[in-house]
Amino acid sequence: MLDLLHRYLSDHLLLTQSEIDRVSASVQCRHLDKGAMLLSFCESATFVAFVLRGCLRAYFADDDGSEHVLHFAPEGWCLTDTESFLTRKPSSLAIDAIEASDVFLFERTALHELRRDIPSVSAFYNATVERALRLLQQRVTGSLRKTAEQRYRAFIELYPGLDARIPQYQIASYIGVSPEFLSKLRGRIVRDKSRTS
Amino acid sequence: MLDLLHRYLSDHLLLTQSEIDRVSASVQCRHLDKGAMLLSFCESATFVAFVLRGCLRAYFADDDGSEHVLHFAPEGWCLTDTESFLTRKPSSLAIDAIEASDVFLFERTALHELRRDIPSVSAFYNATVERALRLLQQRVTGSLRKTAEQRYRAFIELYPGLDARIPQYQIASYIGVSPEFLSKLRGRIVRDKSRTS
DNA sequence: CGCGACGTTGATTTGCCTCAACGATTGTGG
DNA sequence: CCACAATCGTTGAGGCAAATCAACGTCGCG
Repeated sequence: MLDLLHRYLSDHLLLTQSEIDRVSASVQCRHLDKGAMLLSFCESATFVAFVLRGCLRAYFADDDGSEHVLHFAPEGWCLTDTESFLTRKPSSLAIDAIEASDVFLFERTALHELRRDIPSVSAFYNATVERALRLLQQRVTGSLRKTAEQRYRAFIELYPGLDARIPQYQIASYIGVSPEFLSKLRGRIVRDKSRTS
Repeated sequence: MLDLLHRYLSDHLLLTQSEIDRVSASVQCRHLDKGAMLLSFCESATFVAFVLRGCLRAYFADDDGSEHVLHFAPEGWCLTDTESFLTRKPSSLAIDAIEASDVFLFERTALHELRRDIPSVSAFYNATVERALRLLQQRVTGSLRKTAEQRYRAFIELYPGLDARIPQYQIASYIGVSPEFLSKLRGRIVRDKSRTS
């Protein structure tokens, strides 16, 4: 599994061999079965997870027990409860594996040292934080101005191919509609497409 | 106006006198008339604004021209287009003054040096970034699980007293309902309260 | 096979929007 | 000082988007 990390690091982060070794040494590899929990509510998120294979989801629970998906993280994405990770407070999110997944965990202290010592890790970290911010802002603006159909299309664009991999009710939860309504929406989209073609 | 900054800095940031002087020297004071623009669409946000008096708003425009409020910033709050500030890309948000306001502008380079040299400025900056993240996340979770009434109550709690200061349609835009509906909502809330008391 | 998880479909209800009309308040020029 | 417009909030009628509830179809799997 480590060779996958090596390949990823040299392809995407332009690291030297010694830097790759350094990163490899301070990372935890972890396999998650489908449905396995990575972070439970009220734990402290001491790590950032990098997804090599599979797909994670971060979600929160309602007062009445229903769950809402905040983020998906398929291969190549990073995921954590940002607030808990930054402030060390107990997490308001939970993270689990939608598919069987392989992930790398960067613990806070190890990541801190890597960022201090390796500029391209620092740049990667900053880019990741910025992306998290941008995504959150886009979700807010999307929910303020977009219809359910537009939000569904935005989801498709953000996570290409993911709609075919994960249960539809997870997507419904992500875009903020009921599973039944998403089903009707998709029916309408397909029907419209076949009519115009 | 600078003495207000001095008072604020010594009260909230626990700076020494020399540090206060250092901060004061690298800040821009600016008065904004009611309705004045601080940042227009597609500019680059080169600063973080700190609000001493009055109230700013950050908003974005829809395809059809309608505006949606993303943030308010009354006294004591910081505001910028975070993404544009971090990435130097053109802003997707605009910022203007809802009330006549006094603000301090921290330019990117000056702020960077202050953070590097003064630990408590750095801590303040980090706390501000974390708050921005937390607020965005709360807006997403709020829009996924809350009714319009719950979002209105959350607004009241987040910005105490602000509802009496700014036009009601701005609040409606912030919580994502039409002005008419917010009016009916408030009517209902008052009626319910008087019935139970 | 039968069971559970998931998706679909239809009937009904509800939350919120749109449109339109009407006060209340404020500011402004004659 | 008053007439007037402009701005903002309120109220009601009607409509649409999406939720809820219930029933049923389908698939994978023990």
